[in-house]
Amino acid sequence: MSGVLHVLLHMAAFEGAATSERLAAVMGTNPVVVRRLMAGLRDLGLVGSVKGHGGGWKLACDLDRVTLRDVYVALGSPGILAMGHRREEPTCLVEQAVNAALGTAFEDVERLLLERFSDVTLGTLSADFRARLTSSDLCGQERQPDVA
Amino acid sequence: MSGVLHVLLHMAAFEGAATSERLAAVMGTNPVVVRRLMAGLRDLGLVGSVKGHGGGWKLACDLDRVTLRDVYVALGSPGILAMGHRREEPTCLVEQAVNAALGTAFEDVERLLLERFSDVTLGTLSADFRARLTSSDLCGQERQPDVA
DNA sequence: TCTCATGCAACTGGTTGTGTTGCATGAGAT
DNA sequence: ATCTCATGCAACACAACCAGTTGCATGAGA
Repeated sequence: MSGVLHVLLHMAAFEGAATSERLAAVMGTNPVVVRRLMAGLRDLGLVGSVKGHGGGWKLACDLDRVTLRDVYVALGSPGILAMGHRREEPTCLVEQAVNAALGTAFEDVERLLLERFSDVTLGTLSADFRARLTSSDLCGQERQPDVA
Repeated sequence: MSGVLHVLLHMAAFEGAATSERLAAVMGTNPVVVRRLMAGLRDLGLVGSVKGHGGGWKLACDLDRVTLRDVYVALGSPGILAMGHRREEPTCLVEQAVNAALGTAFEDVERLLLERFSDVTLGTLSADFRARLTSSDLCGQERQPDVA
């Protein structure tokens, strides 16, 4: 999730298409790893890919219309919580009691997180990034090489 | 977490000390795995162990005074969420923006979960289990062998 | 002293995520 | 046409992690 947002925002900062190699350099990882990630995002309609000379990855969505929730759901609504039930439908009555108690708490938590995610768009994050960029400039710090 | 609660409630249902072997049978796992788990709980004061003949594990806490939150904190407040920050203190401004947005959401979620956990004691769960047990009896279903 | 049970260390096996290499494919530039 | 660049895809290497397993030492009671 964090990685996905990172890539998307970097792409937003780029002009034109970004190659896997370039994104890999930004993310501090390998071009193939980037392709694996981006292939999933492409299937979800968030980005598009162009092969050949001058090709690469481009955003295929409106930053202001995509919320973090959309991204999360697009990712297949992966389990939010690090903990889960030991068994999903246990015959053990103890387990059932535990699952019932934890289950309601987990649902509440999931609902809250989705709610928070719905409030933030990629555009919001991008704006926040740009704000940090100018603020960084004002402080006289050198600009990050990966956002040029 | 789920496993810990499971063990503790089963111990509450037992009379006297429970051996690792017995608990392992209940949990469908290995005695050594149980010991590894229980050793942690013992260091936290939740259970006690007695070696030798007739020994085993016994609860060392009052079920009604221990909340799920206590258990969770005793477990070292492990990360609740399956997702985290790509990097904790990134120099990359994009990453900072992402972390800021996700961070506040994560904090809210963590706060809510702890709140929910504070509302439930082990005694609550144990009572729920007993209710399910009698309800199960009324339905004429056979009693679980692992809670006898 | 015999038995039972924890305590502990070491090894195994499966899973997962990451990185890496190699090659095929498609699209533009020359 | 062909050369170059970039994605697409498969396969393998690698470390981390967890669960399971084995073996033996230790302590406590019968």
